[in-house]
Amino acid sequence: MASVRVRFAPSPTGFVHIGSLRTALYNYLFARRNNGVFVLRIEDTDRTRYVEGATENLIRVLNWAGLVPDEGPEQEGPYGPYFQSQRTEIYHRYAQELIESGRAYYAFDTPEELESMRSGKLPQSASSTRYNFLIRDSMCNSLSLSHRDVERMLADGMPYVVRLKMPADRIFNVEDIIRGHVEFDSKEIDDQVLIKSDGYPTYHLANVVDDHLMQISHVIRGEEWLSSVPKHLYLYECFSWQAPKMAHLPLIFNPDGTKMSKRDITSLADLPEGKVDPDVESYIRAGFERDAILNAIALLGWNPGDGHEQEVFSVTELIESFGLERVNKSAAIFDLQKLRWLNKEHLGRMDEGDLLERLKPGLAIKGWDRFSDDYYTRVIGLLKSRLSFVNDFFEYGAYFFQDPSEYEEKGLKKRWKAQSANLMLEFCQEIDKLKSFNAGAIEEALRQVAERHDVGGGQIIHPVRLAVSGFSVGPGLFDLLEVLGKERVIKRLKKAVEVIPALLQQ
RNA sequence: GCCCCCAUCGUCUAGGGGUUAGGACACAGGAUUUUCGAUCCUGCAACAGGGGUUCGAAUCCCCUUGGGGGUGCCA
Repeated sequence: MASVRVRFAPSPTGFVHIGSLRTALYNYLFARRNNGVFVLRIEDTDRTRYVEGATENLIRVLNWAGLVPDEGPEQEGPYGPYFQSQRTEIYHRYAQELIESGRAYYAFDTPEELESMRSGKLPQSASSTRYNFLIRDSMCNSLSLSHRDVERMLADGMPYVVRLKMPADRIFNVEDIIRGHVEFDSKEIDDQVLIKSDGYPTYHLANVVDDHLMQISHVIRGEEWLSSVPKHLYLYECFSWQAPKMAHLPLIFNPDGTKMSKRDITSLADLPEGKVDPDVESYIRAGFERDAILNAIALLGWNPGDGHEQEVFSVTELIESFGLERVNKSAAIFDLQKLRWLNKEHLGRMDEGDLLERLKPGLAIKGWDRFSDDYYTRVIGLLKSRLSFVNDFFEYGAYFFQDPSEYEEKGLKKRWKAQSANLMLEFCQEIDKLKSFNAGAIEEALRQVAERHDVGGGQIIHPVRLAVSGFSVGPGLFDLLEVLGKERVIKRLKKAVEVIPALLQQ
């Protein structure tokens, strides 16, 4: 089997689109699954849209996602440079070859003339509104002009582009891995510009030349490229090169079915109804886990199928089960709810030590960094299944690091009864006597007090939770108390008995 | 306009001639007499429409409708 080499070939526009990340992910997964090579190539041939820092940003996001290329701007590779803007001589060489063999030609038409042609205003252009076989002879190019005129115009430095001379009577057959057989009639295809007047190539020329030179075996990219495949196929043919296999991925949409587009918002909550943010970094900033994001987008258009109903995947598991054959044809809507759920699942499954590492910066900021790793681990054990986001830890678990400063009002009203204070005090006395302050012993003590007063356990459990944590919800009480430790529990219970009745008076 | 792609619960999807059309998110209800945002259980909910082909179509074919992409000296 020929070796697998795939590429992710984004143009640096300033931010990484969620759809681009998925394309990168699928390329990466495919490469890893097939012991192949994952190449990153920067398609920066549009100088008019150059965005400062966009490439650095792109690479940073890819690295964050763990989709680290085997070859690319940051990795040595035998097929560089990996910036198309640094490969212009190469493209010119191949464009020249096409011109010499009569498959491409110089064109001198001005933007204004092209616009007139497209709008059908040019007198001689009634036959077509696109630059193709019907009209090329009446335009200003090396096909319609005399050889001498062309030489002179070139010598005079007249701006020109190089266009591909698309044959009029061909059917191009595409065998797409995802879509199957697709046919295109060359009559529908115009004479694509290959080299722009600024000397840079268009995507079409550059991607064919580079994919060939870089020995790309499979082109995995978005569906928006499907209709330009015949142009690419024709170029491969002109050069007598073998075209790589192709797989065109379905698009990803907003919840309302519209295209995802960048807008200026400061948080995901500010998104207009039915919209979602296309910028990957927004999700990173919002606190989503890398694995959850990757898991979510992997599932947009792909599934393990056939009896496999797994939803939560690590990247390793994705690599093991990924295959292009199971990629869907139809576009998918990006679902924030599912992302949230996946984030929670990933957090819940995370190793406690790993979670602690994620938490450490936040703990430091909060000033809660003077506890032992063992203590943190126990707290994480109690809390991790309840976290939707890492940062929920600091809210849900605050009382493990500092005394509660207030008590949840609704909980107080519901749970704190007239006899609560007395029960608390008696419970204090009981646990004070305990030699081993563990969940089992604590529960036994509490049940005893409840029995003595002929009340249900809940009559003590709920007020204690409130007193000790300030919250009406949380982990199982006895585990919680054990982790907190006798001293702090008693201190907080006593304080609550003093403070709460007054609060309830108000 | 023209070309191309797509079409199963609200969403992501399984299923590719015979299924009570399965799962997941979301939503709703219940359980857990230790709460809940945790956990478990249950429920709600779909084959876009019309023609064929066939003993039998969600599945195959055609048309319509709807959605999307392309039609650039953008990628």
